[in-house]
Amino acid sequence: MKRNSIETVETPEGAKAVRLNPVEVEIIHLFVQLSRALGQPPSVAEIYGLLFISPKPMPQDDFIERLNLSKGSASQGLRYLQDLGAVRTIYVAGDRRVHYEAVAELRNLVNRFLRQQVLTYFDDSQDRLDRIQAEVQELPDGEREFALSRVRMLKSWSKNVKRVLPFALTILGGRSGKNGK
Amino acid sequence: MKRNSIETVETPEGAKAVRLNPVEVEIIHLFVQLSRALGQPPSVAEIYGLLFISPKPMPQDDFIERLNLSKGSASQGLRYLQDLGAVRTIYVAGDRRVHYEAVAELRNLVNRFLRQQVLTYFDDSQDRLDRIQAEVQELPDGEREFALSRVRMLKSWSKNVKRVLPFALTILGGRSGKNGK
DNA sequence: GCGGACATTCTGTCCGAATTGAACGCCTTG
DNA sequence: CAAGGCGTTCAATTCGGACAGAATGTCCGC
Repeated sequence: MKRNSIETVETPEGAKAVRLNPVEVEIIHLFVQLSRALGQPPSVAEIYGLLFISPKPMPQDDFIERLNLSKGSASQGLRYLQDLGAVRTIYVAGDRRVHYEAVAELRNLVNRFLRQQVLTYFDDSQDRLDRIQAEVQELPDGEREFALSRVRMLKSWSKNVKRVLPFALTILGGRSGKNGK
Repeated sequence: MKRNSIETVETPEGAKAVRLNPVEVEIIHLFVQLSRALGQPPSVAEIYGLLFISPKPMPQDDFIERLNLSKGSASQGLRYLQDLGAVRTIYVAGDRRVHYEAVAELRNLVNRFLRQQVLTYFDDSQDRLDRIQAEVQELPDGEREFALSRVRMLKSWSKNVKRVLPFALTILGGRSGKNGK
């Protein structure tokens, strides 16, 4: 079955009416758009958005019901967010279901996100660049020199990025604690 | 027709052999992976990668031939890179074809990229957040307070990001010129 | 240790982004 | 001004990732 839009719910006869109020809808839109800009899946953004604007922790059922998600998406979306540290679990007395709440600290979030998406890449690339540099030696005379200069340039880029990111994060976080890792 | 892998070329009988040397292949891989991390189309990364490692400017034909791209992809990929300022055109005497070369300045590249992908989003979100804040007033008493605090938080995030990005870029660029805008 | 609630994993489906290739336009040259 | 190279645009197709939903697993009470 195709997912409904977030906005409201078709009321075939039973009149289930709205599941999200206007503010929730808008906030979720906001996160979904951000997810596009960052290349993340929309369903994850929806989940985080809803959590972010909800004063109380929420079990999977609620996401499924209110966002009209499948069990599978809810489960894997929450796992993703949890791995990212964007969400934490709360145990509610007398309820076996796991409840989730949003972790709303910009600094840590951005930190983890960059680490996972960008730094991973630059880490890998260091090794790869070394290997490439070796291969460059095999090139004929004319090409070798230029190629070498390019590889050096890439190495320096990579180093710069790794140098700047943590620094930017410090500023971003403002007066919050030390730093991760 | 399905695109061939970058590596080598099937030599059905005519034996056209390799179009890219090992170093080129590796460098292109590097850029393709980066494009994944940043959510950009691979073909664009291939084009930029090849240009980056090539000592001489190159006409569209060469991309099409060596990367085994379609005319369409080459054309729109180059346009995209040009809009981004990642590529510049060179006019070669006695050749009607436009030649391209890579612009290899990290600072400007990152700058333009962030501006286009991220800052656009945060600009829009400012207005949107104002509108949301208005809507929050409509909420019943219990929810209003929390929602308001969240909206304020988002506004502050948004402001922080816009504050930090240009700063980070300055550092990234090292001792290069003033700053874009 | 059985039954049911709650959750995760997995496979097929589907949608949208990316790419192709044909059709078109322009510019150059003979 | 005809012919052909060069490049862009656009509709149709392809392909990969996101999602649904069934199957599977786990935990708890009884």
